[in-house]
Amino acid sequence: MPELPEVEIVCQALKPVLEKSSFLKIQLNRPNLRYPFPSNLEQELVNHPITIVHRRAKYILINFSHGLTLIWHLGMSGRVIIEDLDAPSLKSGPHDHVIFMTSHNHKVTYRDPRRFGFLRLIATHQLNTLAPFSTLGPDSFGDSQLNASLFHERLQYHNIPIKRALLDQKIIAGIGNIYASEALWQAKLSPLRLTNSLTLAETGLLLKKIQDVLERAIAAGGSTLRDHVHPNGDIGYFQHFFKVYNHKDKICSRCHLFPIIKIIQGTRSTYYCNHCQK
DNA sequence: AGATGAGCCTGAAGGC
DNA sequence: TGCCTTCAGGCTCATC
Repeated sequence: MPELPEVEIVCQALKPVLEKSSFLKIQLNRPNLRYPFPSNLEQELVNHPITIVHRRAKYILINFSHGLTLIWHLGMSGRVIIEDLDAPSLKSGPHDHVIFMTSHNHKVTYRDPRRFGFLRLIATHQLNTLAPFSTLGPDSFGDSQLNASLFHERLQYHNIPIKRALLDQKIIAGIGNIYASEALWQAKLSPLRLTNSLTLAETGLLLKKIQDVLERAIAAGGSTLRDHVHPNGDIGYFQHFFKVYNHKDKICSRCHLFPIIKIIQGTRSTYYCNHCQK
């Protein structure tokens, strides 16, 4: 499922397709995903120009000219497929839950087998008052306000293992389970280190590695494990650059001495090298 | 405040 | 081949 890089890629693909366009039809093939679909979704959105498509953490936000924002989360297995209506249509699947038809002749399909994703509608000016946006931390990628000292300050409020802190969207937003492990390996920090033990220098390095790994993942088209595929059908290939994720028992590619170990932190798998991550 | 577990779902992979 | 169990990229809620 999509982490920030995969959501960013979907967002970049949706941008040229949706901005300055509008929905002509919204077909809902079931009443709900994780939550019930907003009532009157089609009536509220059809024929209203879309102004901006952007991303906040792992949420896709679609702003409309009449002051509404569609919040779109892809959950664990969500996938977006963009097709030109003039081109032959791909075969539809049993998990194609929402289909948007646009005024610029595109068909946008939202496919989500596990149905952990959701759509929500809100007045744009109220976005930051609604959970989780009201409590979301600074975006781990693309937030110019986020620097080492701010990140360090936020971590000092807690006394929890750094890996868990990276997944806490209230502390820093957008990091998922894969890239948390990868960034900690890059920064040579143990996932077990407590947040308030990190120095400013270590925090700065970690932030740099987080942003670096996210940037490289976006450039590589994201990571395709099971579900993530570009809206145009391409797969991402950043999984080939993983250093620790899914590398249990493989020798660490940095120290060449010890195998990557897997532990469970807060029900989530963590991978790291016990030798070079301190 | 922090830790833990359950729950929302399907499907792929591995063990027998 | 087939059945069973485990695990998965997210997030929220309840409980201790």
